Amino acid sequence: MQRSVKMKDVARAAGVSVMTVSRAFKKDGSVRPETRDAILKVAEELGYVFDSTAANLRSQRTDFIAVTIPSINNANFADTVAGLSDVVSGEGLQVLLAYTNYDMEQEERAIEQLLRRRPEAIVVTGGKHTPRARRLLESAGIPVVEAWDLPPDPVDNVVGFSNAATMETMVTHLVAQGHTRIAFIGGDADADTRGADRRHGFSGAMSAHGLTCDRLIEAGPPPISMREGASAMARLLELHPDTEAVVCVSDLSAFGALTECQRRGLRVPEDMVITGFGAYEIASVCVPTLTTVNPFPQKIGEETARLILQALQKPARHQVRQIAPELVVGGSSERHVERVSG
Amino acid sequence: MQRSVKMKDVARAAGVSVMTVSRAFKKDGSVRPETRDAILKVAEELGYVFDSTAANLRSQRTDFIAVTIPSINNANFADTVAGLSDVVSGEGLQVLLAYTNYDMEQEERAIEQLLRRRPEAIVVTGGKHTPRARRLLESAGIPVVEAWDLPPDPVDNVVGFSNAATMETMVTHLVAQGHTRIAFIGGDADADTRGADRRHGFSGAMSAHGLTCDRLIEAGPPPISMREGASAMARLLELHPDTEAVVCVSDLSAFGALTECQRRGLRVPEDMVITGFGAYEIASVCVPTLTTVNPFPQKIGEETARLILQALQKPARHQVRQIAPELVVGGSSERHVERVSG
DNA sequence: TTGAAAGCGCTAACAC
DNA sequence: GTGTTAGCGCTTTCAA
Repeated sequence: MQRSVKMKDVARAAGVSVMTVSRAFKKDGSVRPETRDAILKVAEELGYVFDSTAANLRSQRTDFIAVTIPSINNANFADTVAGLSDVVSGEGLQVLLAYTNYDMEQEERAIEQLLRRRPEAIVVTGGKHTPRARRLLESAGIPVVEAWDLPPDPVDNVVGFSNAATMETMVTHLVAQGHTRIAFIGGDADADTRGADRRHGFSGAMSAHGLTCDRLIEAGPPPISMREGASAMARLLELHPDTEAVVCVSDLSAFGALTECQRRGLRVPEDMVITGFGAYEIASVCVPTLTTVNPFPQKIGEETARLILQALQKPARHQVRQIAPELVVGGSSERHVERVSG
Repeated sequence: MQRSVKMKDVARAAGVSVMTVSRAFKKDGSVRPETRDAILKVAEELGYVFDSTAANLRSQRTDFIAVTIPSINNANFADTVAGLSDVVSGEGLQVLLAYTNYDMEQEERAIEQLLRRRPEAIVVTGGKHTPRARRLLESAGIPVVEAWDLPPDPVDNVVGFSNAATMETMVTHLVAQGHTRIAFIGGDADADTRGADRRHGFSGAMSAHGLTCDRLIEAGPPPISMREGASAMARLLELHPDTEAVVCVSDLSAFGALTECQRRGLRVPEDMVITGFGAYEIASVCVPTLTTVNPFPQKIGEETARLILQALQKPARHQVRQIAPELVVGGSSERHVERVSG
């Protein structure tokens, strides 16, 4: 337990100045290769571990990219973080992650915590924030990206898509199949703003098709789990037994709804059509496969990363990059879809 | 975009010294309440954001807890991180996360990166590391926790359980049901050391019961997805059509295997018994529900957090805290299990 | 309860 | 390619 070996100690042991040691630890430091090798060897022997905290302060660089996501336990957001992380780590940048539990107050606190660490850029999920959070982002003096949404009045940059529009696509798909009695299962209120946008998109699309939109099942505070999807389906069948199709706010609730149908002996899609959102792995594996929307979460992360790397290179503001989601038609809404074999 | 407002600026505007501003930003700083309020108000007006990087260097505290997990996209590890994060955040500590892609070399790099940030403690998943990673951990001079496993020769503290033992429990359960032709689906090689431990535990238990253990399906490099579970099931049915039961390395592969049975019209559990691991949500929702093992991932995280908080209070080493996993019997291995309604 | 001086461990800037 | 000097923005320490 050789604590607190410092650059000075390495320098002394290697017979060079601290500055040369410092350079030896940079990729592009102009040091003679043999000198560098000798220094790194000595450092390793002494058990020296470079101290970023000092470097951070002096160089005014932390190489952190701050990110807030609603939940760490969601494959979609995890994919976005993975995509982002993989791209920025190539440039020596590290993701500093915080989660908000779908709560704007918690988001505000997370943003402040993160900004105190002096990240090079900050990524937030969605476009709705408390006034103070928005102020913090606006005056952060670093690139800001709002992801997973298309806010009407962005703080700075945006990488996302219209959640509402995806539901219009979905309703149109169902109407084309001849369905009219279509329900929606989602979370209540607007804690999950993307979920709320999808609900609004659904309502709007129903109206546009001249259909009544009175089969909205609120399954509780977001995120809606598989289990909540199942009980929402049970409630729907009780309240509106003649429902033909149900649009779920995510694949997880859609899968839950599907299992509830299985338990009741309802055939999907013959007796009930079900759709989800997110293109989670389960959607392409369950029987029948789920009709869903792929928002390309990893691509969102990668594109966010590229935007940030560019913005750090030469400052640019208010860029908007749309990632076009894709309707994935599965067996849960179509009788003649090929079955995906494992 | 009011960049670089410093404590000095706040001090001047508030008519106090920097030190008083510093104290106002600490919880326990001895400052007159009115003075503090005035300072915080001025700070907010100036758009001042506290600079941790300077505080970190001077106080030699970062309030980071470093954590490495194999994958960010795994609900079990996500639960552990959430449990850990929730407990430590109450003490003003923040999780600094890195992932290793089930790769020891990548783990070594992640550990070095993390240690450079001077965390207060470090948590790694599992007990197998490269020699250099082990040396880094041993000489880090901070509490180290190996989680999710019971390494034979721990670096320092341990919070985990025996993966092998859970498989013995599972095999015993299946043998009690009268099954003898039992297969195993898992990843190949030992990249996922916990998965490998489960495979070894399975083999050992089969031998102990006097059963032959020649139905091992290797589904590729870990982690094994639902889809890979499905194709592994297909392969199993081809190679060993008379198999009665299959133990899968995780619920995800188990669910994939279940869907493959469904596609082939095989009834579960009548024609094929399936078990998983992890107690992922899907295990308790799918039809039939999956027999699985709950390792209580969140509890592992919470217990790890408590151990760390204690160790930071008063140094202690080589503590081992076992979290007892629990067999969860579902409909996939028992005909008379109550069906869980959504 | 408040302030002044010193310095955490590195690197920017400049000299050679 | 290498060394010297100064200092990043806070907090420790000591004094009042």
